[in-house]
Amino acid sequence: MPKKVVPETERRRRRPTRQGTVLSERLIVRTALRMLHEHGASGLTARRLGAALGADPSTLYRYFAGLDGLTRAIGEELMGRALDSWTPTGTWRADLRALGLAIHASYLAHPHAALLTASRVTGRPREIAVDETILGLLRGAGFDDADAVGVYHAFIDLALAFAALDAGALAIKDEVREADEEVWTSTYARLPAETHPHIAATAHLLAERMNLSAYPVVLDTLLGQAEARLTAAGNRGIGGQ
Amino acid sequence: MPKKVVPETERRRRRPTRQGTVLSERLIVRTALRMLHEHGASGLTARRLGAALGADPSTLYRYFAGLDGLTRAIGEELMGRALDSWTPTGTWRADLRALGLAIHASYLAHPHAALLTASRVTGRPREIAVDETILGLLRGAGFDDADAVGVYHAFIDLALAFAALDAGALAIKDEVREADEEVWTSTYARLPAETHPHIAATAHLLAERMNLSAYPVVLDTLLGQAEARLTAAGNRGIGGQ
DNA sequence: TTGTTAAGGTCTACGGCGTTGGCATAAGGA
DNA sequence: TCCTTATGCCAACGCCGTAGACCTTAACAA
Repeated sequence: MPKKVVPETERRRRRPTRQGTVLSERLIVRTALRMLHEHGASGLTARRLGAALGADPSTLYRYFAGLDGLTRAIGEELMGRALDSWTPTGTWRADLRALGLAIHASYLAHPHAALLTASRVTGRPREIAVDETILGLLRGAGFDDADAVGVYHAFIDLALAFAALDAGALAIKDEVREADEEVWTSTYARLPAETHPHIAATAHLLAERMNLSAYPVVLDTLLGQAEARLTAAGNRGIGGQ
Repeated sequence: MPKKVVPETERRRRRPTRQGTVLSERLIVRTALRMLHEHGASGLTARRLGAALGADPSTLYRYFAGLDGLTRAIGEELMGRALDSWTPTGTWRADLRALGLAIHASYLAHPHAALLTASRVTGRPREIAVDETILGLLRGAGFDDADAVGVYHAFIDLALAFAALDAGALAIKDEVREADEEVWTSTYARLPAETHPHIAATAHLLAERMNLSAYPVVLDTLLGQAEARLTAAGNRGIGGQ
């Protein structure tokens, strides 16, 4: 095994591979993302990634401590892209909404990558930047620390949870070619009304709706409750107790 | 390859394996669950499962069309257990809350299994039974079909999304031995206040809270909004438009 | 300009994986 | 009792992740 993984910042010698490519953490992560996107989760292997980069598979271990390390880097990249695509306006609720949707969208742009990474806490810089941003918005809006942390927790977990869930649906759609999606119009629509009256009665509505994400609705619900809590606290503060 | 997978219901000959075990879909699924629980996701392989059952790995393909089929059966089992552990009381909101928590808990009891299955729609009987139950509760409560389907969608996806997310945290905890959890008390707590003032100010609260699930809070938020919508619709109906 | 050093490539190999096709055998109906 | 065939086992294929030894050349000092 390569003796040690050298952090990207301390890398000095950039020897090109036999086939001429000059490697970097960034290039590897982006290539991996492309492979995930084009060929699905099973399309990303050390050997294939090596081939796509024009490098020997074992070279990857100079950059990451195993494929798990690569996975974390991919998650970091997705979170970073979400933050980059977001611009604050100064209204906390709108900003949080936009940021939530940005995270959700960033992950859904790479469903297979999202599935691999959505439940990991990496503690890497850009992920921390997102957390700091969210807490800043909440504390800036007037939430006290305990409430801010409460809303933050629900907010970030909700975004990641739905990212993972919806990514799962998308990823499967890619692979099983919409066979799963059809379950709603085939299996469910054909259930007899005697045994499943409620599904039978609502089958047409189900088929329409189940292929959309419930995330925006639930997110709005959460933010609405947070806002109500904030104004209630404000009134209590003004009115005394 | 074994020519065909015989459905459990049509299975007639129960030939014991060389080592004496009599196989069944149920036994295989439960053994797989146990292995997942005890040895993690990477501990479940066809070979090992075969060994645990006292059977040749290839025998599994007589029962499931590949490991993916086994995965779906596992998901079905988790959903079924949730439904079994739940008893309705007649109050729709309390019942939905209990059912949501039951699903969440059932999945979290087997985090590795949950991760494998939470984003799959199997269309198998017990999963359908859960859907029918939820829709029945909502329509029984007085929601019109469109609203019922809307709440149903948010409800089931929320349960599965948080099951997947929280299971991910638990599963990782098992493997990385709480290294990830420590991130909150080490990495985050040590961030300097100049660069990350908000994290620094709330670090102690974060460490406390991030290791609990946000699911109950978000679930209550969702159900509260649904109830408000229901009473609003009721008033409109009584008052005329 | 040249020599030294070690970062960062390559090569080879190991054990384990999912899955398959062929084959053996005994369960259960006739 | 015999026959059929469901259901088990065996052997093998082509992948996989990744460890360790080895080679080559970029970067730097003299």
